[in-house]
Formats: sequence, structure tokens, C-alpha cells
Amino acid sequence: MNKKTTIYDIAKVLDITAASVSRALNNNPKISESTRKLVLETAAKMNYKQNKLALALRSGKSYNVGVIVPRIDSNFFASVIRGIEEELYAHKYNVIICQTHEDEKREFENINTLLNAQVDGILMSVSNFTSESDSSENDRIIKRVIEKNVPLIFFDRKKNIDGVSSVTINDYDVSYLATKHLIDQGCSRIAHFKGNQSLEIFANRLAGYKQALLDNGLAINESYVVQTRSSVEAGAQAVNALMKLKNPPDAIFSSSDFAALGAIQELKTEGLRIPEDFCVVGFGNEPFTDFMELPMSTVDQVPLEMGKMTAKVFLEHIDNTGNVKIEKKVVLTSELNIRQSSLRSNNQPLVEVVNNKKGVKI
Amino acid sequence: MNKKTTIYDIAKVLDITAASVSRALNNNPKISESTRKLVLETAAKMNYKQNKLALALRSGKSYNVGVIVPRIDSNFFASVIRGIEEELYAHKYNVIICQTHEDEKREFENINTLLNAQVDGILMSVSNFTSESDSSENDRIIKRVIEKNVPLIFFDRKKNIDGVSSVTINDYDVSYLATKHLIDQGCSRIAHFKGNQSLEIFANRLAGYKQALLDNGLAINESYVVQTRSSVEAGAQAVNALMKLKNPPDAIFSSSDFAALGAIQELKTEGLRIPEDFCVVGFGNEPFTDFMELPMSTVDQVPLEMGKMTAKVFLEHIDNTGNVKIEKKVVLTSELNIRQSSLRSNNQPLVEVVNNKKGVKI
DNA sequence: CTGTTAGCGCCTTCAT
DNA sequence: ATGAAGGCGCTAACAG
Repeated sequence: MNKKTTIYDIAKVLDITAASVSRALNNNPKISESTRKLVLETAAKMNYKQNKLALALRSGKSYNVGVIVPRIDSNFFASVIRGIEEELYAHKYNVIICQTHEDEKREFENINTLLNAQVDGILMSVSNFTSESDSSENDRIIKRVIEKNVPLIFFDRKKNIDGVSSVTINDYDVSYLATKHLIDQGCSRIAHFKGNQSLEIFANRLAGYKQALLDNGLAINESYVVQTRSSVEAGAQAVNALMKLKNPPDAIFSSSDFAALGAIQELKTEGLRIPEDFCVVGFGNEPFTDFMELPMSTVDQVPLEMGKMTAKVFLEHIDNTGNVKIEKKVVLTSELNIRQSSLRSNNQPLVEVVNNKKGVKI
Repeated sequence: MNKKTTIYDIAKVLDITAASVSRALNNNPKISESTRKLVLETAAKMNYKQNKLALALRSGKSYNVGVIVPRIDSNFFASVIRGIEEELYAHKYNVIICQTHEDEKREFENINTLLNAQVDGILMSVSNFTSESDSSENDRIIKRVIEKNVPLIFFDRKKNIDGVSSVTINDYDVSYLATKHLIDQGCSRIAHFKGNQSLEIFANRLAGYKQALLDNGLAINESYVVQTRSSVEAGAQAVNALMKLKNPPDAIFSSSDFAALGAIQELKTEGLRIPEDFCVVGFGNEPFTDFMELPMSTVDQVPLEMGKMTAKVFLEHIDNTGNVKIEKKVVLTSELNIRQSSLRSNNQPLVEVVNNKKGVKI
């Protein structure tokens, strides 16, 4: 009753051998119809369930895929995971989720845990450490993953490592577009909340921002570029410092919705009017951005698509039985959703206003 | 290089037996200091990682815990999972996540998958099917889980099954309070979006709502009670039907933030002013509720606490080596956050206004 | 068609 | 303190 039934239990009851039971259960042609039926029936009767652990040990395939994200309770990552899970579900893979809390040590531990758990692949979004220096240890373990031939796919926050596939969005282009949009609104002192520059996506966002300034005759003011974590508090703090400059900015292009929200909240307490006095564009299209008192312009990172694509790339790696190394760099097209936080009524936007309902995940 | 190193590989190198390697690795006292050191060193050198699969097969403990939720991309469930993961992390458990999409069949399949994966426990929130009839099959498999002695803990959306522990909030009390609050605002025709009544939490919310009406001299109008799914569309549809009644309601207490949002959006397009003409209280404290153009009153279900508590209860079950059956029913205290969608300025609220910043998970 | 054997990687008696 | 052996549950190769 308590103990789980194995194929041996079934074999004993039917007075056959476990191998035959296994064959019957796995639609192996080398078995008679009669015994197959018998086995199937008694298996059902005895409530038999295949032990995937034993199967995994034998085959070397656990049918578990590890997903490492900084946090799960952000709409972006939750949606990516949802996409991953949905795509993998059809292929009988389970998803094991690990959070790093943007902590380097946790990231390291998570990778180890997943390797120990014999996952068939690791899909990860790298953590945004504040310090950019001592990530050498994590780089080392990532290389180990590759050496072990465990498929590793980065999504969104990728590292640029040879032989590793990734799925990202067109960060540079959309950042260029967002900055251009702010310029079109009449902003000329545009600040940028940047992320960890060792992560390509944040470097690309910064680059797109800078190029847009240059292309439109605006000088790059390095004191307008502040590194912030993806949190409300960090955003509030950062904008606070910016507004104390002799020549404070009149707009922010933030690489995080959370930081942008913090900035907006802080600016309001300082009595600034948005978008009249100050424009803000965020990044991520978190649901709250569309329902805020003042809906926030932001970049939709198409997380569901990203998740599904990441899963697909993983499956390609798995199916790649040949000796050909595949390295796929997928770049998805994101969408700039312009809302009130950066839309001045007296200025006709040059960029088309996107009425984003479809992008909102609720 | 490619192949994973096992204890046999280490044994071969050191010209000892695998048993000794195992002993050394597991701090077994029956081994000399010298060989232990030697093993540890070469293990590190050879980049040995314990195969948890083999361990799990042997010990019968996978150190994986299955979590079944309707969806992951809702702040509530994501936060609960975060709580679960954080608590379990310290105890070396991994979390396998499954989504049901509120689909009965998926729920059934998920349970099976998790059992096959030999999880050490299942933490689940039952799906809110529209039909309440044919859930017999799922009830059957749930009983199977119990028979197999796999700890099963319900959180939030529980079923009332003997011997199964659960973690919920005080749904009845907070629903009573929310309805009372609407009455205090001058609403007298209060509608209710109810969920699947076979789930206790939704039954409790309905019961609390009804009792509050009765206690305040208001009749229960069954046409004001509508069953809705937890989606924006369902809420819009439901309120639409309600407003076509001869005597339409002047308030809604919704058991879902999403449905409440849909209702508000729909009411606005119909030209109704909120809260002047119509008051709304939701349930869930999704982040968007606080940042909406019109912040929505809602119930905070303390998801992080709920997740941690669920994990703790699971651990208690695991640690319960004795033969005593434990059945724990934890009821957490939730918070009613009153915001503008139900606060009429000309009415002094009898319920204290909660300025909810802390409850917001972003 | 069915039975026998072996092994996935690990740990744990039982000997020595 | 160490070695030998067996088994967790399953399947694939080899016999018959």
C-alpha cells in the first residue's frame, strides 16, 4: 500500500520477468499482444508509476531543465519562465527553478546544484552584480558547464561566451529608438540608468542611448549616466543624486522599470511634473507600468516569446546528435510602448504611439 | 573531459575502492585521515560532482519538491513560489514548477509527472475550474498521493481532505471586512465575483460577504453573485451582465484582482465614475492595483509568508519520522488595503485606511 | 517472443 | 581502516 510498485512487483504477479514488463510498458514490438495487455492491465490495477529517477540514472537523461533567474517575482522573468515551461511541457521536460537574488554566490551555488541534479540543460539569465570585478569564479564554473556538454542557453542577460547560444532582444536598436523619442519630445539633457556593463544587454542599451544622442547633436554627459540596480529604491536614490547636479537632466531612459518607477516617485515628491518637466522611459513593460496613475513608457521585452524561443534553442541542442557544435544567437524584436510618462501633448511624436494592450501580461 | 567523473574514477586513480571514496566524501568516521585528504584533493582536482540521481534512487529521496500552481506569471503565485524556494533553499531542496492554466487535465498530468519524478512532496494550489462537476478523477489521484505517503500541502486554494495540511489566509474574515467597508461607503447593492465554490477559499469569501450583508440589514440578492474566472475578460463580461439588471449593483467585491480590473475598465467605458458611482474591492494585491490610474482597494494575501509557511509545513512532514500523522491547518492573517476605488471622500471610512507600501511586491 | 545479465552511480552492510 | 557485494528501478544487449 505504502511502498511503490515496481516492474518486479508486476512481473511477480504475472509470473514473468521484469524485462517483459518493461517491454510491454514501452511499446517494444518484441512482445506478444496477450502479455502486453495483461501487463498493462495489472500495471493499472497495481497503480504502477514509472520511476523516472531510475530511468534517468540509466539513460543519463533526467528530463529536468534548470532555469536560473535573478528573481521569479518580477513579471518579466515569470513570463519568460512561463514561456519556457509551456514549450518544454510538450516535450516532457520539467523545469527546476533557481533564484540568485542578483547574488554572485547564489548563482554559483545554483549552477552546482543543477549540475548535481543532472539536469539536461541550463537556461539562465545572468545576475546583475553591483561589482563587476570578481566574477571570475562564476566564469570558471560556466566554462565547466560547457565542458560537461550540458547545453547552456542564455536569455536576456547573456554573457558573450564562445559556443554558448543565447536569446535576447534588440537592445541597442530599441534603446536608440527610446532615446530618439525623448529627444523628439524636446528633452535635451537625457540621463540613463545603466546596468552592469559586463552584461551585453546593458552595454547595448547604453551604446544605443549614446549613439542616439550623438546622431542628434547632443553631447554625451557622463555624469548623466548612472549605474543602478533594478529596484525602486535604487532608482529613487539615483535620480536624487542626478537632480543635485548643477545642470540636472530633464529626462531619463532607464534600463529598468523598477528603477524608473522609483525615479518617478521621487521626482513627484520633489514637485516635478511629468511629462511636462521631466520625461521617463523605462524598460521591461512590467504590468504596473500600464496601470500607473501616469502610465509609463517602456520597452516590451516580449518575455513569453523569449521563453519559448529559449526552450526551442535548448531542444535544438538536445536533438543535435551529430558532432556539429551549434551556437545560435537569436535576437527578438522588442517594442517601444510610448505612454504618458514621456508624451508631451504639445509635441507631435515622431514615433508612432503604440497602444499596448497585447503586451501587457496580467 | 566530456564524461562525468564518478567515485570509481577517483578510486581507480588512487588505487582504492569506491566504497572508501564514498566514505571519505561523506565524512564517514571509518576512514583514515590520510586517505580522506587524498580523496578530497583528487576529487576536487578531477572536478567530481555527486550524482544526486543515483543518490536519490538509492535513498528514495530526490530532494525535489513539486509545486503546482494555476499560473506562474501572476504576482501572487510568483511570490508564493519565491517564498517556498527561499525557505526550501536552506534545506537543499529544489523546486520543480508546474502550471495548470486552470485546466483540470493539466492538473492531473502534473501530479502524475511529479509522482513519476519521485518528488519528496507536492505543494499545490488547486485550479479554479469553471465546471465543478467532474473533478472526481483529480480527487482520486490526490488520494493516491496521500496513499503513497508523499506529503501534500495545499496553499491558498485548498481542498478539504482528511489528513492533508494546508496554509491559507482568513478569507472569511477579510471578506466580511471588505464587504462591511463597502457598506460603510454607502453602497447598498453590493455584487460579488465568486470563484469555484468547491474551493474553500472562494466559499469562505462568499460566506463572509453574505454574512456582512445580513449583519448590516441588507438582503442577499443572488443575481448579484456571479461566478467568474480570474481574468480581466471574465470581469468585464460579468460586470456587463450585472449592469443590465433592472436594479444594477453599486459596488463589487471581487475575489480576483484581475476580474476587478476588468470590471473597472468596463465600467469606465460605460461612463461610470469610480468611486462616486461605483465602488470596487479586489482580492490579491497584485502590484498593478497600487499603481493604477485609480488605485484599487484589495486584499493582500501575504504571499511571501504563505510560501515560507507552506515550505515549513512540508519540512515538518518530512521530519516527522514517527508514525503520528500530522495535519496542520495554518491560517495567516491577510490585510485589507483600502485605496481610491472604494474610498469616497465625503464618507469617513470606519475602517482604517492602510497606506500600503510594504505589501507591494515589485 | 521471453528470460538472463549487466550496469547507470551511489551507499551500506558484512567481512577482513 | 578497507574491500567485496548487493541493490535502489529500469532498460538494452544477448541468448535462447
